[in-house]
Amino acid sequence: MGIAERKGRDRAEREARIVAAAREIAEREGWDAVTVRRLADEIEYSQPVLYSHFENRDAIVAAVAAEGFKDITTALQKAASRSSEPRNAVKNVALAYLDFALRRPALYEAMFVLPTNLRFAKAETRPELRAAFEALAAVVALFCADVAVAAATETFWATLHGLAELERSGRIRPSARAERIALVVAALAGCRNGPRPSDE
Amino acid sequence: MGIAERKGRDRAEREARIVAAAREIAEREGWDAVTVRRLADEIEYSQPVLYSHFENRDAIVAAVAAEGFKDITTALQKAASRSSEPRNAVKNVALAYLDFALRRPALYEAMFVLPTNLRFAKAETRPELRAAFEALAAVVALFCADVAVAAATETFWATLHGLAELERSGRIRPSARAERIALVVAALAGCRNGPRPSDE
DNA sequence: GAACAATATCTAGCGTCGCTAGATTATGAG
DNA sequence: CTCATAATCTAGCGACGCTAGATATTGTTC
Repeated sequence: MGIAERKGRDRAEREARIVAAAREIAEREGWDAVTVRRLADEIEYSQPVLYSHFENRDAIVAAVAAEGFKDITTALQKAASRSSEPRNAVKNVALAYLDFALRRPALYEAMFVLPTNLRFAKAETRPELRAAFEALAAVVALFCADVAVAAATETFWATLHGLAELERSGRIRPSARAERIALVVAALAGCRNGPRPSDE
Repeated sequence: MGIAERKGRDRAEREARIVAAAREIAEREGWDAVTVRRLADEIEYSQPVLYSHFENRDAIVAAVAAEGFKDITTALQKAASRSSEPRNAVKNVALAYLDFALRRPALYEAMFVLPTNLRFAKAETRPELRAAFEALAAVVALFCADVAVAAATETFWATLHGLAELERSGRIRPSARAERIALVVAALAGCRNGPRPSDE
């Protein structure tokens, strides 16, 4: 009975096309241009079909955001892995984070700004989000005592997020980005409540 | 010719009522509930009147945001002034910032999240925004060399903004707020590239 | 292969939004 | 008192998210 499976595959493929179209339009023209009618046009189906895949428009945005979390996780992991020395790892991760946020503003917006309604409660934290957090925590753990890693990672994350948002909205000087990152690296390096007894 | 002045006063008062209504509705029911029709109802005029005061809905949101910047500036200044010791000043300012963002989420949203279109270019930075920045810079200056104050303030601000946003959207643990702020204070205190040769 | 049940999809439209053109009313000048 | 001007309103356009009910497509059964 491969027939049901083929249907399932077709459905999944169509769903992926919806998400891909949403992402492309958002990155090219902003999220306001991502309307259900437009997406329906793009995939060459009528509007109600979209509602058989997603509960509402916000759920489509959330699906794009989930992709974004996967992307940023790999970007952060790659940045961390190509750095031998801890301070350099922090710097490269920070740079990678800002690069991601500023080069894909619409995607980043979907991840952090837009679907304020679809909140993640603490228990049911989405795995994609958790993975991104862990990628940051891995770098922070190079400097902080295990007991302080969670709060330090949250703070590090908040700083990166804030830098991304304020730079994205033109409220801090793009020219001073390197200087700011240097400050962040220095701050984290100073967090020696119990460092890993390794190099440096 | 006091007649034109009376008209001007009436107009200004009506404009203030629009902004006040927008702020109240937003704080009570969220920005989605702030529609032009609803505001027109609230001030007991028809819709087009609103467009003689503001270019569009976003401009109304921006007016509320401007009020918010004034409010946060005084809140930060007050927090700084009631602290004698520098480290305490930083801590109190950080607490005041987060308190503001989390107790008036809609207002904070208007200031930093919503009107992404109405950007502030670097030159024409709105004075209200500049004043808020200066209030932060005053505290940062207690620790950093003059030459580094700007970047340090931007980074400090970014951290506070990130903490506010991530906590507001339920992505970091509210219970660890004090711990995170302690880390921020420690980091800033470590920024001794050329401290003020004063107390501590 | 024809008839039917189930599923998939579409057409058409509801209510609401931001915004505006053109009609209408109030206002102050001569 | 007349009349131009300014202030305000009524009515409606186009687009939005979303959905009920009609229609077409599909797979099953005899």
